[in-house]
Amino acid sequence: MNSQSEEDYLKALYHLQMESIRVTTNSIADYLKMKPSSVTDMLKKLAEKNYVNYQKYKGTSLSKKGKLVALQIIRKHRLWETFLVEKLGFGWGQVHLIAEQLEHIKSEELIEKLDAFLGNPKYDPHGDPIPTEKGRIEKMNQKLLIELKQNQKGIITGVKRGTASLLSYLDKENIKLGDGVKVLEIIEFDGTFIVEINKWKLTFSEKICQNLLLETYD
Amino acid sequence: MNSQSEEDYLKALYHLQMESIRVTTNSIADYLKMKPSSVTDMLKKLAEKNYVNYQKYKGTSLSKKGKLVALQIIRKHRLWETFLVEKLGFGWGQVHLIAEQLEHIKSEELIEKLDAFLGNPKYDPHGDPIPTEKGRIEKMNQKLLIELKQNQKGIITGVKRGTASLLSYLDKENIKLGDGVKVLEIIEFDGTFIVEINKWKLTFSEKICQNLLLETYD
DNA sequence: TTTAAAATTTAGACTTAACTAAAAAAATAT
DNA sequence: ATATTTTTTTAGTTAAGTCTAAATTTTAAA
Repeated sequence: MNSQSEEDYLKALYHLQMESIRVTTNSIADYLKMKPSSVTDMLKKLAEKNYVNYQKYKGTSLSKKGKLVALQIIRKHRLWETFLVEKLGFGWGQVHLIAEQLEHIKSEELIEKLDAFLGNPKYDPHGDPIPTEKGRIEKMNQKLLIELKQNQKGIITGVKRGTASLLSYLDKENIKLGDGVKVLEIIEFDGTFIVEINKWKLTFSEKICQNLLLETYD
Repeated sequence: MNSQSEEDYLKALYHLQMESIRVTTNSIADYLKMKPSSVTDMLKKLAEKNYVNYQKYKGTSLSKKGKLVALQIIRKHRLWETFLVEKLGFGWGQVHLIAEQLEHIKSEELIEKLDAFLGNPKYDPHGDPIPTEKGRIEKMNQKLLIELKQNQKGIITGVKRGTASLLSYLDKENIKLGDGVKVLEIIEFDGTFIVEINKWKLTFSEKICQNLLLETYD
């Protein structure tokens, strides 16, 4: 059985992994509002339990086992949020803090019965997909960068077929798969995108934007 | 804000107080499956916070403030049990462990909305009364000892009007208001009750039994 | 009423999960 | 390429809540 704290870390890891493949100690600390030293301690513990792949100074990623646990907690969180909004009449903005507590209640049967009671919903009140008990979750949208609007974000997942040269360009610019992208500005005149990647401001031509694949997550 | 552990102790105190006014350290330890030394520590802490009246070696009782908190937790417990049985279709025997977790969720609004959703029930699935948010709870049955059957229990709350001499008899026998009584045997022939009070076996005549008031609690 | 037994408390230790401060490693800038 | 800054880890501390073992107080028995 995992502690509440362990569960919070696994969930945080999952969410941070949506945004970039290598999750840093500091980003976890930020996310959970804790000190990096505390995070290091817990990562060691989670690595010990085979929930994460952790190497000193090299960042962390969820193992298969850890990802399953994270998804089960997210499942619980989203089912409870659905309950709070649909059945109890909460506004969707009020439910997060309560669901954050409810997600740690331990009982498989409870969550399956709750799921049935709610009519096996596929999405929570915020429109996020609810994972299955096996940890299957609907894939987020695959989009081309050109489809994004200002301020939207995504994660680079690849390039269109036949554009391997784009890959090497990205490599030269030190951009890796898994990096997060945010659209800062779109120049009307020529379709150029100004984006932020790893805190860098970059300019992408329309042609690049037509070939760069992203996973969007909101 | 109270910790889960503090809440567990207050609830235990409340339940034990149903059975006898002075609650001993060991009985709490038994009830919560902890060691008496741990209980002593927590009682000091709860006394510090004015939730209990505690004096070394002399036993403990809930303060007004502590009783209110206990009743609010019991309210939550019983509302969640009602939800689990009525809405999710659990059997009434399965719900206790889950409700034990749910009762610690912190949100006043949640519990009031849950109450409304359930139609403001007065009793939980076991037939126990659900306290109000202000901590009002339906009084348990007031009965005469003579109404009890073998093995039933109660707490002495007083004597019928005009029988002050019974009170002094009880005093002589070292029986106090608040003491628990269990009916061990009823002699058919003359209506004599053999009861246990404070681990003593006592014999009460029919006349005594007709005048001794008890609070029953099951 | 003294002694033995039971109940309770104290003292000290352990675990979990946080923290601070300092050291070490990695990344960045000159 | 070296120095500086940032990130991460280590070492040691703290608080809550538990435990064991020993000491103390109360209760019961002889």
